[in-house]
Amino acid sequence: MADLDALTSRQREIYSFIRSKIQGRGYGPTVREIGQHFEIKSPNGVMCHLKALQKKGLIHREPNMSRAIQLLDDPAVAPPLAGLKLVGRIAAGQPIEAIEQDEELTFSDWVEDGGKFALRVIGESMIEEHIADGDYVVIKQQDQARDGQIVAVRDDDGEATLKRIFRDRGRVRLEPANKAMKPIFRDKVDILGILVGVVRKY
Amino acid sequence: MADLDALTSRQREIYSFIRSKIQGRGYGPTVREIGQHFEIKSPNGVMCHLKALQKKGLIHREPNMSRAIQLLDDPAVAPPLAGLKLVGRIAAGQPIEAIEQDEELTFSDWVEDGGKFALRVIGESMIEEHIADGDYVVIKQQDQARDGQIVAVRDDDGEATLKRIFRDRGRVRLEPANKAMKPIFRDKVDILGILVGVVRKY
DNA sequence: GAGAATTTCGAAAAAATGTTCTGGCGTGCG
DNA sequence: CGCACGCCAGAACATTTTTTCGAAATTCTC
Repeated sequence: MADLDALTSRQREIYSFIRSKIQGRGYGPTVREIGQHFEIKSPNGVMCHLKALQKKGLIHREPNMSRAIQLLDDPAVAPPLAGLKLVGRIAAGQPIEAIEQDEELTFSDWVEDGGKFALRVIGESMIEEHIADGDYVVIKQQDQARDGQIVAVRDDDGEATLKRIFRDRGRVRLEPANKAMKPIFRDKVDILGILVGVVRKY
Repeated sequence: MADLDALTSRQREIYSFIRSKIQGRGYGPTVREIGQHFEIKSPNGVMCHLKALQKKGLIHREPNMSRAIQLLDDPAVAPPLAGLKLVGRIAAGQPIEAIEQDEELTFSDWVEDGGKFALRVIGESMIEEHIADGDYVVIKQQDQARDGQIVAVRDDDGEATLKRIFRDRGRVRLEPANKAMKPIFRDKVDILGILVGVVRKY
C-alpha cells in the first residue's frame, strides 16, 4: 500500500475528494471541478497536485483525456473486510478514536469461506453454554464430529437441534447443556455441521 | 430495476461496454470511444444510443460533460451484504442447500453504519446475561443511556467495563449480571456506548 | 405500403478539458 | 542568504468532447 504519510494534507484532501467523486457518482472530477471545490482558481494549481499524486503512485492518469483518473490502491478492487475495530483496553482520558487498533473483529471468515450457515436458537437447551433463546448460531457444514463438540443434528421430526455429541458404546449420545434436560441416545444421527460461532443482536 | 428486455441487442451491447469500462478502469468511455469500439464512425450514432439508454432509465448523463455517464442500477453502489443464509428449520430428508432462505444473518448493520466498536470480554461479570469470558461485545458509541440498558463505561482505572446502568437518587448504579458481584455506585460515569451485540467464536 | 423506430454517416459548431508558461508567495533547510 | 519545494494566479493554447443539423438505409408495425 502506498504510504499516505508521504502526502501533504492538501494532497490528501484532494485525493479523497477524487475518491469520493468516483465512488459517489461513478466518474471522476475534471481538473477544473477539483479546483472549484477547493477554490483553486487556476487549473495549474490542480495540475501540480495531480502530478504529485501521480508521482507518489496513488493515481494514474491518461494524458489528454478528461476525467481519466484511476485510483491505484483501489479499495473497490479489494473490498473492505467486514470488521469492527477491536478495542481491547481504553487508555484513561483518551478518546476512543485515539486508541491503537491493530486488531479487528471480522466476520469474513464466516461469510466468505462458504460451507456455513446460520440457525436461530429456539429454547434453552444450551443455556449452560451461554447460548440463549433467540441467539443465532453459525454452523460449519460437515458430517463428521469429534466427541465433545457441539453439533447441529437433524432430529427425528426434521427440525435442527443443537447438542454436544459423544459416542457411547456404539451409540451416539446427544447431551444438552441444561441440567433440566436429559441426554438422548440414537443409533445414528444426521450431523449438519459443527458450531463455530454465536451471534446475539439486541 | 430497469427491464433489460426492453433494450435492443445493440443497446445492450453498448450498455455493457460502458459498464465494463467503468468497472474495469474506474472511468467511463467518451462518445467517441464507444463509437470506435463498435465501429460507429459518427459520434451522433452513439448519441442516439445514449439517448435511448437514458430514456429507458438505465443511465444518467450530465449535459456537456465528458464521460459523465452514471449507471443507475449500479450493483457497485449496493455491494453484496456480508451475510449468512439463515436456515430456520430443516425440512426432513432435504439437503440443506434446497431450503428456502429468504432471511440472512447480516453484520452489515454493525460494520457499515460506523460509530461502533468491539470489545473483548474479560471475566464473568455479565455471565447471567450469557455474555461469557472471551466473547466479543459490539458497542454502539453514545454517551447517553436509558435505565436498564447494558452499557460499556470507562472505569476508574481506565479500563472498559460492561454493566447494566440505573439511575438511583442522583447517583448512578452499575449492576453486574452476576450474583457473586455487587453493584457499584458512582456520582458520574463515562459512558462509552451501549451494547448492541455479542459475538462468540469457537 | 405508410409510418415509426432503430441505426448510421458526414460535417460543423460550441463547449469542456488538459496542458504549458510565467510569475508570485511562503516555509523550511543547509 | 540562496534554494528547493509546496502552493497558487492568470493567460494562452491544443485537444478532446459533446451536441446539433441534415440525410439515409434498415427493420418493424399497423
